Amino acid sequence: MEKIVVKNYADEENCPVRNVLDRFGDKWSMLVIMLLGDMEVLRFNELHKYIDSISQKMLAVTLKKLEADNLINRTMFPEIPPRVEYSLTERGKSLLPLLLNLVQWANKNMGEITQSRLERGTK
Amino acid sequence: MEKIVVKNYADEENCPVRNVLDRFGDKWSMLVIMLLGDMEVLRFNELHKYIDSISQKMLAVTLKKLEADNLINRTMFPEIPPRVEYSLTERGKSLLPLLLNLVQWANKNMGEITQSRLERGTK
DNA sequence: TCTTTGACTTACCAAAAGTAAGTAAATAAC
DNA sequence: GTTATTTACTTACTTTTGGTAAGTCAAAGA
Repeated sequence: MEKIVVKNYADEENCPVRNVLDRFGDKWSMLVIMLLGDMEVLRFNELHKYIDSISQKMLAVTLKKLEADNLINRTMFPEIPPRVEYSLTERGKSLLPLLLNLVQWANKNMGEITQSRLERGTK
Repeated sequence: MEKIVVKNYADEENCPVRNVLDRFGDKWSMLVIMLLGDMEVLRFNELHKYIDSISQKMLAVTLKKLEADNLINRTMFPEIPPRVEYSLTERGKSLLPLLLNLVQWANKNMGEITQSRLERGTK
């Protein structure tokens, strides 16, 4: 395994890590991407049901950001009441395998991490 | 590539994704882990210099959380003024390759994403 | 005696996120 | 013909989270 050095942490403008984490490194973005990866197409309220603890407001801004980054498609049907469908773009799909690695890591390690938290403190 | 379905998004307690994202899915944790992956050992103020836009307060709480999850080691030397060194644990190191995949993805895609943001709006 | 040093805390303030109610427009129910 | 319903959001207001700047502790050096 080669060593990859990421030099410019301090440079907020140009560090790709910072730039990307500023978008995904929030409470909801990755979850939405993974959910759309599973379900392929979901409407606003369906997303809201799956991630019940997100507020409508935050779901709306999360979807807007992901759309602005062209990670998800937003398809609006001219009906009343309105219908809007969300799905991953190719770019969004290209992120999926990396996120699924994180899911596997989480599944494998969550037990021990929970253990550590209990032993070492600080909820 | 096999399809991995993550069923329990709605179940905040038991979904490993939610549990893990609740910890890393913040502005700073992943950055700290990657930085320690690069530099191996860093003191508090060194971390602060690399990630200059983090506040001391947030750096402190981020480090505490990561330590509670046993992702980083905190070694305190009984000197005055105090010296404290941080490094990745084995568990922390096991996360590194996954995060480095994200870095590579970020490097590959940041240009086009920035482009999308300009075209489609919403800074 | 006063300053410096490093790893933090603390008090106070600003920004982000949650809550709950509201909006729009057409169809369905009464 | 008035009212309720449906969906994808906004908006106003409150709470929580994070940022800022100053403070703490203890010893060594000027």
